[in-house]
Amino acid sequence: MTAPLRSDAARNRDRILEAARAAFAEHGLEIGVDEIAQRAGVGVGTLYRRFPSKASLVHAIFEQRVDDLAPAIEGALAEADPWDGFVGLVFAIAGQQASDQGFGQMVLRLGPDAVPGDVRRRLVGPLEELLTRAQASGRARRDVAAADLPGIVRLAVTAATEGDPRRHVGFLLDGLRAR
Amino acid sequence: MTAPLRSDAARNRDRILEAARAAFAEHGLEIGVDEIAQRAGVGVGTLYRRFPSKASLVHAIFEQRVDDLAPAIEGALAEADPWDGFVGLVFAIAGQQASDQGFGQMVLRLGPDAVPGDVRRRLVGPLEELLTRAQASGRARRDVAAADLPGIVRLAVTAATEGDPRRHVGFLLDGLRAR
Amino acid sequence: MTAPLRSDAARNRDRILEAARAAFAEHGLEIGVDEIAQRAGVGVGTLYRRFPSKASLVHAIFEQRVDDLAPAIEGALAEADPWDGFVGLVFAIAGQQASDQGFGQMVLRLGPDAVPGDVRRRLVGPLEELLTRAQASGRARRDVAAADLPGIVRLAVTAATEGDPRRHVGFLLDGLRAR
Amino acid sequence: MTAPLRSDAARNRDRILEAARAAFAEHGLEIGVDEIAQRAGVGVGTLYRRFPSKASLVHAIFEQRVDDLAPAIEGALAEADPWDGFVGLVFAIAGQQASDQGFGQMVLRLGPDAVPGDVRRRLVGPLEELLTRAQASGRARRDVAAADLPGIVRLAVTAATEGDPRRHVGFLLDGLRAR
DNA sequence: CATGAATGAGGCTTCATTCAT
DNA sequence: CATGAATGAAGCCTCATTCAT
Repeated sequence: MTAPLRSDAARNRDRILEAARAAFAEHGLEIGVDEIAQRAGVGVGTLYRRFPSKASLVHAIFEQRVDDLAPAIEGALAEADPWDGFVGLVFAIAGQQASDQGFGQMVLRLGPDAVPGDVRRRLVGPLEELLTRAQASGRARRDVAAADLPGIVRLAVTAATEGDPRRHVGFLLDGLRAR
Repeated sequence: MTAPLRSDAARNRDRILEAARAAFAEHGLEIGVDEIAQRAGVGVGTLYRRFPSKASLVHAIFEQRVDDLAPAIEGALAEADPWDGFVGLVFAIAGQQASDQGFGQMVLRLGPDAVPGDVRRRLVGPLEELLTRAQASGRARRDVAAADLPGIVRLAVTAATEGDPRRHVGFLLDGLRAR
Repeated sequence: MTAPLRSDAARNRDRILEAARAAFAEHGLEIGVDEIAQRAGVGVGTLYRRFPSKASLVHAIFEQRVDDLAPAIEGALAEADPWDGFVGLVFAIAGQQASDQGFGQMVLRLGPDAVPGDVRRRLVGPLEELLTRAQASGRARRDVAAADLPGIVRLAVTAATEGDPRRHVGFLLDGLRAR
Repeated sequence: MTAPLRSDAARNRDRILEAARAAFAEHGLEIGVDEIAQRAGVGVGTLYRRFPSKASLVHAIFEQRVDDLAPAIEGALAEADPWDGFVGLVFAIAGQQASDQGFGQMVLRLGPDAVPGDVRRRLVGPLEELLTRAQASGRARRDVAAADLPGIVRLAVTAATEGDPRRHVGFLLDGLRAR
């Protein structure tokens, strides 16, 4: 009636994303689409107009979560010591899980290949760079390959599920450190 | 107390367990009870006579899988070097997952406390002993506690999801090794 | 609070109620939810959207039936002689059962306390008033208490099951009349 | 191995009846056949050998319950005043319900005609005789017919469901008394 | 374009009854 | 003849997705 359509649509999209983020964080991916729509103050139809399936919504949230990591990524890349950067970034990724039930499920469910290449690159790319540099600097094991990184991310996220999230992630990272 | 099952009943019970094992392995825990019954060549009712709920069936399969580990457990305890035993056992546990989608889900789902104490003890108990001995022998880190073991098991199982199951488990174990 | 239903929704709701009323009337409360939905020309999901459980559907029908009695209630209260009003109302209540198997089951099942207070009051309240007045006017026994009314209603409904519904209800009412 | 077959069978039959009586009394007719068999210390198969359906078992229990009333029936018939006998017998019948959830359900479910004529006669016959005599003696209403008796029994049993079982039965009986 | 109503397959579980041991 | 295992239809309910308003 009053507002331009585009902005309306954008606002709805944001509200849905925000609601989904919160809902997934609280209840994990099992939460129903209806509840998300309701939290967003929007009909399911609207939700499905923006996201053609629940899976696509999950992907979107995942992207968003990865975006949230942008500062951590930049910080890590800027770190003087690449290994410190690597460690910091892995901890940051694991940290997401601590406050977000859904994130871990996504990482796990979105198996080795299910993640859209784009997102993967944004997250794994920097890790790869840091790893390579840390290997060059002698602090990271030489036999860890770029191909291992997605798996390591999944592990880190799982590790963050435990009582003290940092503890088990630490064990894993110690296993990647050069001796 | 548990009267021995009639031969036909026992056979069906085995077929159900076998079908469930296979079904969970292939499709994970989401697979429907009806499908399991069908694979077993049995009516749902029969399944429910032996296992009063889907959850109980899952538990039974889990126990079975743990039983399958018995030789590995014994072997590990018998190992001359406790650390080698520890490593071997963790690899064995992780190995289950490589061939069984459901196993990992169980381990993950049956959170820190949901596992029936009995089963937990059978699995975690030996690990605990090996760890303690390996710490005494100087090959395992001193700051890894018994309380970390369930989490480490979960990690190992998750790690086994990757392309080369042994690879990431190895990273983790390296992180637990004394320097 | 309860926003008015969309026209199509309202139509379906009515069809469900109508189908449920008929189904309960014919087959009693044992009839399945699926059959009701089918009779209503509606998917089960739709039914469950309006009535979150079978019990809630039963309650709704019950309320409806009580609503159907509204004219009889008013008529009874308006009667010059309160005893005549009382008798008329009890007959009217019993009359429901004559044409509706489910109604009696509801009254019976919804034991002394299971009926939502609201509905109970709408039905028993007027009876109570009439009884009190009829006792004052000397036509009703003094030793019948308000607390007896739910039981009397249940009796009347049961009585209406017989070949001639009015006949046995009449016997009961005669037992409540002052001598 | 040791005992003659016939007596074995008879003993089983009795145990089943006893178990069913108790089970129906405690839990009503909804209780499962399996539980009854178990309580009887007998397999379901055996139960079904003696009673070809759950309904037939219910009928048998019903007969038994009617048999239990034999003393009350005789006593009532022997009563000096036929009306007192009638009243006493109706109270006795209602009394069954007070201590037996299943009895009422049977009486109600075994509608006007579902009861095997034999049993009906044993219960209703005496009531009929007493009623006739009480009408002759002037204490019972003349317009109550023999055909009303099954319904009256059903009513009495329902009435016995209330808090004070005798109270509502009394109201009904008062309605049958001559003025 | 938003809404939320409608769909219906599929999920888990129960229980009277039949049948192999 | 007893046993209890097997059957499977039927019951209630959920939820991702589509479609009329």
